[in-house]
Amino acid sequence: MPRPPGASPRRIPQQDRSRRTVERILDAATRVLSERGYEGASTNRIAEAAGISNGSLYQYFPNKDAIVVAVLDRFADHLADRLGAEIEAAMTGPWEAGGRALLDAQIRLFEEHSDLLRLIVEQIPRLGPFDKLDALQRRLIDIVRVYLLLNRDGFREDLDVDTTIWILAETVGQLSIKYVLDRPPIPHDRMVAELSELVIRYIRK
Amino acid sequence: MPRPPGASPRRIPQQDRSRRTVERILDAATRVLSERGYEGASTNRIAEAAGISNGSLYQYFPNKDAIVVAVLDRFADHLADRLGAEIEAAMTGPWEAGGRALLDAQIRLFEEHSDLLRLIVEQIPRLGPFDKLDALQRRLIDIVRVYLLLNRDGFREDLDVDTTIWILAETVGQLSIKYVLDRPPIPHDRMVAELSELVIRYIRK
DNA sequence: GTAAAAAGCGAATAAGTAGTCGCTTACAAG
DNA sequence: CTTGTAAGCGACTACTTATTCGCTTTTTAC
Repeated sequence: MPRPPGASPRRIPQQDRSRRTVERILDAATRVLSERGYEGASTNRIAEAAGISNGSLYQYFPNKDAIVVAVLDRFADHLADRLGAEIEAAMTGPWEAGGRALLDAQIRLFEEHSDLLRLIVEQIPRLGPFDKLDALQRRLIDIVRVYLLLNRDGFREDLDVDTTIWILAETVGQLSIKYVLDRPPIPHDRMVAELSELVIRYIRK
Repeated sequence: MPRPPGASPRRIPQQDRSRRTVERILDAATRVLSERGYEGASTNRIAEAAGISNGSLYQYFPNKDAIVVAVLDRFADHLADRLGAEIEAAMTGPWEAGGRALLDAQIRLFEEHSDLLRLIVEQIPRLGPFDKLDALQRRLIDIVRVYLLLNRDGFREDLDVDTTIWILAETVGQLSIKYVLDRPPIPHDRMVAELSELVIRYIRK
């Protein structure tokens, strides 16, 4: 009895009590999803973890997927906030240092939230495109694109911008994720250094 | 009512008829898993697709996961066969060409079986380590390791072999997978060329 | 042909699932 | 205090799932 993905919204919380309930639902859902994955996170289990009745879930969320999406949205906002600050900082100094700092910050963030990261990596395909995370990635990519276009003559001549961007973005993204989820015996700082080396060597003349 | 993962084996097929039944189960399971993913592939659906009764599934497989594992094992064997031939060929010529040919073959193989690849990427975590694929990856990695150790003086001095191996393996592996699953607008040959460039630049002086 | 073994069947079981609904409790305004 | 509304409850529904088991059919060996 699943419902259509974009199902009708429910009641909007108006009192303080209910706003706290929604918070508790999201906290509990985050916890249960992190610990037991999508399938293991039944609505009953989420309700129990939140200390409320299963029926109360459905007053604010039309279905299970809406809860998951809300959890991930909140997580994406958190990432955007934290990386946003880093982006500001990175724009002021020399680009190599800025890029490295950004990379460092991203991996550190991923390390802090590896359980949710795993959830996203595994469950994104079934939830469709994840707007907020995509937007964040586009934001980062656009910075790189501008930089590439402005400094084109410092780089390889045969460099097609879109292809290069894709390779760069996925190299950094995928390797960061793999690093955090698989925990190979490479220290954090070393990983940042190697990843920087990898991408810098790829684009320079 | 799931069962412990390493559940007791069932009857071993002895007649031709039953051996064909097992084949049909695996074929059907491959099809259903590719089309509907792990969750969508119920045992009843697999049985129906195989044209047999659900009860008959359980004569050769102790539970659903055993079927999935058997499908993936068979797939890993297929990959190992095909890549094995390429590895032989790659060992005879110059290494750059060999490496590129291997990469080309791997991406082509992935493209042929992108549905199963997606299944593996998404479901491997819940099925535990995937011995046969891991073995194949180790085989490829060992070749690279030997090459790296033999030609150490042709490469960066600060290169730690294990770290480099990890970066190389995951770069090639993850980007190939992402390329096949996301289908960015980059032609196959271009992708092979860029990926080669990326890794060659990373290790050379 | 006959009997034993192998293979196959499918209704039934037991446990879960997402989601609902009539009811009760808590709150806020007059 | 009363009354309308927001919030919360939890047993219940409709359904799906993996797995079982007593039975029938097919094959093999003699």
